[in-house]
Amino acid sequence: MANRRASITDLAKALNLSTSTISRALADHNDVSEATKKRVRELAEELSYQPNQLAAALRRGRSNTLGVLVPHITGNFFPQVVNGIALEASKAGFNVMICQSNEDVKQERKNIDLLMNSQVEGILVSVSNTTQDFGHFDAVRSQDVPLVFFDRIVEGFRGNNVSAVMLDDYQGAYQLVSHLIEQGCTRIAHFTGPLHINIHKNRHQGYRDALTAHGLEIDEDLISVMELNQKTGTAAMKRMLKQSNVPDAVFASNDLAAVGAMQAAKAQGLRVPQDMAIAGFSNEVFTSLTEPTITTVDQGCETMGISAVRLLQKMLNGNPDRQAQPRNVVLRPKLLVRESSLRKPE
Amino acid sequence: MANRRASITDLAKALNLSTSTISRALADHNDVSEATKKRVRELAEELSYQPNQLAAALRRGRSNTLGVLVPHITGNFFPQVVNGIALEASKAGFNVMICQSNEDVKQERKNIDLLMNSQVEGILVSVSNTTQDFGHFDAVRSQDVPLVFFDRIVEGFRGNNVSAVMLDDYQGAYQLVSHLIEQGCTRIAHFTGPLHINIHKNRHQGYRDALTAHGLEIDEDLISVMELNQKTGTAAMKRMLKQSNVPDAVFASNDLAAVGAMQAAKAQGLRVPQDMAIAGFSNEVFTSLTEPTITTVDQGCETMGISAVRLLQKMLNGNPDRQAQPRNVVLRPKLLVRESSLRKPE
DNA sequence: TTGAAAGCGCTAACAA
DNA sequence: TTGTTAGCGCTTTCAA
Repeated sequence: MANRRASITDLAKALNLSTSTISRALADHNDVSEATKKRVRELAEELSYQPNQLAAALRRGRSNTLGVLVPHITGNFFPQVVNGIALEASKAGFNVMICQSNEDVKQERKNIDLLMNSQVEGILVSVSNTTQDFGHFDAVRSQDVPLVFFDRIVEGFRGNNVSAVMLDDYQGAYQLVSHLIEQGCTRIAHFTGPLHINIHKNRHQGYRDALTAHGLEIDEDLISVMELNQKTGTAAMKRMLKQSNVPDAVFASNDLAAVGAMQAAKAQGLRVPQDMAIAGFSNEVFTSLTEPTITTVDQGCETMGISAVRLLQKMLNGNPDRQAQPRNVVLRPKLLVRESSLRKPE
Repeated sequence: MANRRASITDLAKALNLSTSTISRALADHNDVSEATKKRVRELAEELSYQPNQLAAALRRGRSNTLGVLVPHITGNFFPQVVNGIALEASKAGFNVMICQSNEDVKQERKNIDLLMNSQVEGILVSVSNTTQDFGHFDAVRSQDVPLVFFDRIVEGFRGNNVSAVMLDDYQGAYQLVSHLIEQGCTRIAHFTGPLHINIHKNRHQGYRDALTAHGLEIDEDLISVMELNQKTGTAAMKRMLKQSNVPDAVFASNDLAAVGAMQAAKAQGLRVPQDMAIAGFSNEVFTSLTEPTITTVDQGCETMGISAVRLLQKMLNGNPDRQAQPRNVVLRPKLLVRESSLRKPE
């Protein structure tokens, strides 16, 4: 039973060779004879030898591992980004260690410690909502471990080895609202989340600027700030339908609120999109399952993960143009026009 | 800049103490004077000392890490299970290393190797669809690393240190179909995935047995085997509505197909649930966003993750009753009755 | 209460 | 082409 794992030393003893020869043979160095390599490989196979990465990493001073820290590993957005990260990291020969903060600063701090202790060669992080103090990132920065913030970035946190990748929420909203205007909507309501949150602030600004750019007035009565979910979306829609100035479209800053709004509109007998166009943001799975399907903005989650890793690679030791200031990347989201906003044939 | 990470040796030199004393002080051993501990801790803080887990793990022969291998880290199900795993593992003081196979045996094999090389103390795995050969798990078993299969298990793969946790799909389906019958449905169609896949086989059997138990005949014309998604659900529903024996309910083996079926029914002017009751399986997010909301079966994903870790712990060294045969756990799913099947007031 | 010394498994100079 | 030796950073006996 308890087959102790075979080590290089075991192989060396069995074959009457030194550990260095074994090590070199396994690494396929070219200063080992083919004959020896063959013997080593065969025995390794037979004993189902597994190299001990811990030892190798310790010796090399390189763990070959990247750390990822996200608020959640559930939901739609983060798993997809992490997927992108895992994909790109694996291409570059890195393993990935994934942690979640559960939107809790304490957890976040603990996880950063964990990642640092695990000697990761770089860290990709999307900060928790509740994070106000960023001291734990100082440790990362001061030890010169490359750090990439994605999606939820820490404004003003600069450093030699700090980059960021984010989404151009402003552009996404701008495009979306422009599309609604082109469809003939003139009284476009906006359901937004708390405006101190970046993504909502930016989407909101995109909304305002798109209206202005197309010569439409901004009607503050058509703007509603709330915690965005299905219930609040429904409630806000109901409220607006009682106003004197009823909207002919709703742009909700997330898809859940859009669904809620759509359901309320339909419940009042309005046709979507003819009487009321609806649009959301994020391209959640369910937006293509509702009736009608919901126009939204795709965030290219995977692309974000990929970009983040590439940014990180630029900062890693051994990169020739490492001197160059690490760049920040802003990704363009993609408008997805679906039934809920399409009044005119395309 | 490049603040080399402080090591115990550094602390020892700076304080004129031996590395062993430092190590003990940091570990809060009680054979170190409080005064010394204080000095050590303060300096450690000042130099923002981070213990090197690689070295500690190597020395101890314990990595304190569990490995998780899932087909995907996206979607609804697996992230939630992984969440449960992470939760419970963290409680027990374990870190978690997460890998995805992307439903590819090769990746799966590579990942198992990676986990073994990383000296994980146990592995939790849900096997890829395409896995036919299970040789890579032999390595795990023979090295006596505890192995827990969850959800997608390998039938007949037994071992001293192998357990499994799965869902009682049969029961879930049985309950669900019984519910439909209680609601007055008598011609219940079943949309199922390929029957060589376990979950579908079991759900299908639950369906059949529930009908029989309630004295209903099984009509093979009401059973449709397909790749389950929204499109195929729609198509199957349309087909059935043209049959002579039109169903009055549909139990789809996943939620996507249920949505598709519901949309087709509504498109034909049928009322859901009055004319056609609809039910799915898995409690995907969107099932509570459709109109009407969809009756489904919740799989208790998090619970599955938690159970898996507990099962693993039972097999770890140091467990007193480790001798006891590792158990397999079967979890009870939970019926969620929603609007799409509720004909009678509750 | 502290220190000396060994060694986890591996790699990489340097030597032969 | 192979071996010798040292050491990555840590923990842990054993001795003082």
